[in-house]
Amino acid sequence: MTKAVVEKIAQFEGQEVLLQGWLAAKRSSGKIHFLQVRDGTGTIQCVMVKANSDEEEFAAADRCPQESSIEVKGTVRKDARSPIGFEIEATSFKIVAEAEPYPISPKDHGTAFLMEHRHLWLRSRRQHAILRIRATIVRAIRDYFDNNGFLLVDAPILTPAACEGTTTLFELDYFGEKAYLTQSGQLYNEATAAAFGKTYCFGPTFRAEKSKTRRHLMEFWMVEPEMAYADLEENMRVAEDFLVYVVGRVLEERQVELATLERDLAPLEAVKGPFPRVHYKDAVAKLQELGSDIVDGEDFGADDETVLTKLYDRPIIVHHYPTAAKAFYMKPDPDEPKYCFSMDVLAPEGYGEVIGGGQREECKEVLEAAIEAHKLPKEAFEWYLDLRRYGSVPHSGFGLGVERTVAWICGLPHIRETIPFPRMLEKITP
RNA sequence: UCCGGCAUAGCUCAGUCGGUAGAGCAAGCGGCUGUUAACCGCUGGGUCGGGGGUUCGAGUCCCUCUGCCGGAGCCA
Repeated sequence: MTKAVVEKIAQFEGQEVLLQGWLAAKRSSGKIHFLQVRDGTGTIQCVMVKANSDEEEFAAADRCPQESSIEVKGTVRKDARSPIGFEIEATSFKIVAEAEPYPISPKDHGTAFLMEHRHLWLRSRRQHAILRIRATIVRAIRDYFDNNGFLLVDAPILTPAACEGTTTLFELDYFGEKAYLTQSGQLYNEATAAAFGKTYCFGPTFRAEKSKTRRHLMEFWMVEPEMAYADLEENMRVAEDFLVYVVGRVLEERQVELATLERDLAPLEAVKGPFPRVHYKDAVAKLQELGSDIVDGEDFGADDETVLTKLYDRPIIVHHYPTAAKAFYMKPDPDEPKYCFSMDVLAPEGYGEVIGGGQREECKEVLEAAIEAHKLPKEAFEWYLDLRRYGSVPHSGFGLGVERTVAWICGLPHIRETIPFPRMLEKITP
């Protein structure tokens, strides 16, 4: 018998099919059962009428617990009353494995409880919508770079030293030596960009920061493109073009899921170029005007970022952050070295930083001085300095945090639902 | 690391002034041939987070510990 999938149920109209899945919910009027069957691709109502059913199977369906795995055979019928337009007129019902009492009932649960049952929570409609959108975002990211001359060259996850030396790293034992989980593929990308021109890496990233907010994970996915012969201006242009493309793909392919999440589409439809470019100095002046106590030379506080983004209807690019507040490899602006060729893309609606990047310092002597000023061990960066010794060029790149992007596009209040199994401060299970 | 908040049935919560523990949902049983968070009736379900204290009496007041949630700093 033909196996049907809910996602493509229209193709099976009028056919007798086998549906393999799980019992998501049921209602009954005694002589007629309405079984909501989830097969992973969607949920469809299977209607089982007593008069047309095997007596034992009809009784089995009646007492079948939620989330039992089941196989239903029946005919696919068009029905206007169905939210998906189709239902299955069941002729046979079989329990594959009866479930124990299921902890996640159809309503009323707090996030703490749901997070403890994350492995089961993933079965819910809302989580399906979010993770499908995440999958589309990831595919759009890859398509963008693959189609625009970038080569995927992944950076290592186990690294010998701090890439930037400032933030906390997860340390581990590497056959008697200390090693760390990567917090950025950036430095390696500079090597691959010098080898291949335009490259990107895409993988998990780890930060052992004691951050306990709705915007932080200990383990998150980041895509980092790097371009040889590109300055800050080019970098901002690519970041903008890239983000417009990703949001556009989600709007094109995930209308159903966005509707499930009740996402207001207007702010997403407004994601069109050009994004406003705001010099750090102007941003500070504007914030001070609005009552912030920010001082020129400091990085933005969380409030500042929110206040600033709410002034615009689309993402904005803040550039020329203070050199002192940024990583050692950022190239200072020769006209005003207090500020550097760095840039962040801040998402609207209070979501804030989704992209951070900039133009890298290409001069060996300046870079050596920066490494020294940041009190970093020079030996560890000899290979990195080689990139300046052998054919150094102006180059730029950026990193986009996948989970923050998913949270923003989905309109979620918290980053924890954007990844199947979030790793959060002091919370690593399930 | 710092600052707030919360902890009562499987889940979400109520519990007045300190006076013998409640609801809805879920579960179990019964009813119902078109339900959409179905509905109607019945039943079972509690170490009120742990420990200590005040009191004739503590879910309620005090101390302490634990767990969780939110935020700050830091960052994507």
